[in-house]
Amino acid sequence: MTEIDRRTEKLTTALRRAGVRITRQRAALLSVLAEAEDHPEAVELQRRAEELVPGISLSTVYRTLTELENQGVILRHQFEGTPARFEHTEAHHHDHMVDVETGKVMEFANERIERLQAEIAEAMGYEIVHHRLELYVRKKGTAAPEK
Amino acid sequence: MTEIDRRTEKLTTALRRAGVRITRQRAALLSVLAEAEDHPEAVELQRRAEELVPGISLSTVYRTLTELENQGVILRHQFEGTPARFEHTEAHHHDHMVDVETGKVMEFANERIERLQAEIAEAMGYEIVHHRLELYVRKKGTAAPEK
DNA sequence: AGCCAGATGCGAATGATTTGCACCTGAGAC
DNA sequence: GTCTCAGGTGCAAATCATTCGCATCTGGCT
Repeated sequence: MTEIDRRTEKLTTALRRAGVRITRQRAALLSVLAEAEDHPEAVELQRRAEELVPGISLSTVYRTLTELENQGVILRHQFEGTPARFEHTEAHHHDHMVDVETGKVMEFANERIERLQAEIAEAMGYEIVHHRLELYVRKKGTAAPEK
Repeated sequence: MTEIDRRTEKLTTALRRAGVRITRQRAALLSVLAEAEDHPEAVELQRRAEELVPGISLSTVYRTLTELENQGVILRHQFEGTPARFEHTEAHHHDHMVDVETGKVMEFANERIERLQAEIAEAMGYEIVHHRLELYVRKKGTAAPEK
């Protein structure tokens, strides 16, 4: 049993306890999400899940993703100009940097920025529910494409 | 002549020089945008522009907004779960805080966060093209609504 | 005043995501 | 194990924001 199997199994029981029925398609998506090292979008997740459950529908993928998001198992990211991308909530919190030329998504974390954000909200009488910090970047030295 | 008229007129000549034809509908949108103190979405801008140019179409609103965005006259913000919102590039740079209960959009600026972002990108060999920092917040003391 | 590239309004197309509905299937009860 | 049925699934149709094609207008230079 791999590390990923072990993690998904633990998740599975946790979800079942939370009243989420674990069907073949959900199990498939859970393992696909657990294995994913990138930030796939719904259609790509469907493609990958199809190897485990041929014929899994896109509606089911979306419904499941929404459910898993509500359960706090995954995160949905809406980057500019692309369909939503998903990633499992396994690792620690981080923000994203998107290469505007290639679309490549990178991760980073910065404790000082986090703290500053909290202070700003605090100062205005609010508390942060969640936040979104995305840097749209270009490799240094790459010239901007002309308009 | 009001301050807003003066600003829009200056913009108008600048745009014309940039090869952008100033039609009635564009002039209307420019003044509506100049007056706006909030972050209206396309349909709302159409509604407001309609008082100056009855019958202005939504396609034109969208086309103009895209053009003005390209010209750097306005900014397009895509907050979570709502259509895009627009604001003129008159004031200095700032980020946004969205009250998740009311949808209210507030602005803030923090020089330290800006600098940290630049450093992070720099450290990975990138330069920032633009960024997006949104805090989704709740008024302190307000209980989270139950699911 | 006249020209014409570019702008407009309309409706249809797009793309991502959601939903209605008739048919299935987990998983607790027996 | 098998029965049951609330809840899940696949499919097609609906939604929603936004874009596009096209025939018709119109700024702004001459």
